[in-house]
Amino acid sequence: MASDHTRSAILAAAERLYADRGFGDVTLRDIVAEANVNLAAVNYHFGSKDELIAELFVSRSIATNRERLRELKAAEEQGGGRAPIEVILRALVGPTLRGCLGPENQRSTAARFMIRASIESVPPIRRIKNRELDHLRKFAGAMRRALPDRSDVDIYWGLNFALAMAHHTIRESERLTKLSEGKCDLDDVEDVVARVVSVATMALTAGKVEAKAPSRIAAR
Amino acid sequence: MASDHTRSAILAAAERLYADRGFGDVTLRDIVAEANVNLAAVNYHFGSKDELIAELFVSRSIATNRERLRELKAAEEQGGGRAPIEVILRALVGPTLRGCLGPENQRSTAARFMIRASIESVPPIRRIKNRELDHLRKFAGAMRRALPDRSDVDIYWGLNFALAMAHHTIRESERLTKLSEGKCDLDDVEDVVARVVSVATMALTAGKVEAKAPSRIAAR
DNA sequence: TTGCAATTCAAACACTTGTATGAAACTATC
DNA sequence: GATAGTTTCATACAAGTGTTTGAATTGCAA
Repeated sequence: MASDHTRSAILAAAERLYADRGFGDVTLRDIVAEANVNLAAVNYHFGSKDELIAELFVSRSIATNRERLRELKAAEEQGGGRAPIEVILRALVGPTLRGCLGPENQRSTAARFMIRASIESVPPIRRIKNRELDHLRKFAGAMRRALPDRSDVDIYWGLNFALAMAHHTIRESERLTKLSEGKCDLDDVEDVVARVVSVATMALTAGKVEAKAPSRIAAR
Repeated sequence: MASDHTRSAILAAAERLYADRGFGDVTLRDIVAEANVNLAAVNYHFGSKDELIAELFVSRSIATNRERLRELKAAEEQGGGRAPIEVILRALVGPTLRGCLGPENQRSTAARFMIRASIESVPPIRRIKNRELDHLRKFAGAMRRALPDRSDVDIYWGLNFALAMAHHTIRESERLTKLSEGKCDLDDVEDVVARVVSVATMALTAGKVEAKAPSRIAAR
């Protein structure tokens, strides 16, 4: 038991470095240097590098999932078991967007770490990641309750597109800024959230029963 | 000059392996084993591993960009300098989606390699990647011509979301299949293209001048 | 054939990676 | 204050990486 100080110093340093530079080029020696601890401390406290990553991921994973579910539950209870689709989507993508965009000093290393984890997919994480499916299914359930006459397929596609827009915008935020020559303001996080939620809502509500039929397509 | 055989065998093997397993865990020895050539051949023909990756990326990059621009030009010429927004978007996301999804045997290693390159962002590629901005700007230009009374900001956001949906769907295709318990059919590539194009079109045409209006949408 | 450049090859090199070791330093209980 | 258990530390290890080397082999022109 005792101090725990070294343990948490390692966790914090690892999270920071992974969030900033990705899993690819962060070595154990980088981590222990950042944490000001001895090289052998990682193996002593966590067993191996992979177990360190895994522990980091599971703890952050349940934390952010809890955060998102908290928003979702609150919205559904307030609406008597059924929340508006916009609010559900906002609960889904809001926390991550807020944690990864905006003024540099208020970004959350936890959120940025989770984005890295969702991108790079290093072995120890991939093994655990199935849990996330159950989490997403809860959101799918809420969305189905909000849009009862929508097919499951459309619900899942809408969920997929919402996450797509949020994650891609985070990953390619500098590119979008450069491409638009600064016209797209990625620091205005609430505007970004509103745009993502708005488009995802359209994707889920357009065309009602008829579903998609833009150019042509006979519809399933 | 001479045979060139070794060179192209290495390029093909590297592209295949990178497309399948990513840059992270493909070693030079994996590549030369797959290509049936000697280990030193890579350094002899390309100078270094990074230069091999760079050459692979530039050649594939100009190839797929040419492919997309060909579709775009054709559409604009047919429309007298202005193509419908759906067709533009289809030219943007269609080739990549078709190359990465669908029946396994007809997927293109080139397209899958490019997706890997757009995800993992290894140093030699990151250095070159700025060229892609000019390419995307051409699409932004076509979209502006198609939607003259749309603000630049909205155009760029629409472009961003279209790429977001396409790339994310490719990257997470197995997850979406699992999440939806097979209800979302990722092998029906044309349906996927239609969905992405449809949502992106809505994002770009909804609300007209008023821009985003979270709750619902005045529909043009 | 002879000669010469281009190419292939096996082997080794220098370096980095994660991990293991055993002694030292610390901490708390008796 | 001695002792047992925990934690730190410097150091070494084994394995894997990209790269280099120099001798063999090949291909082709004279």
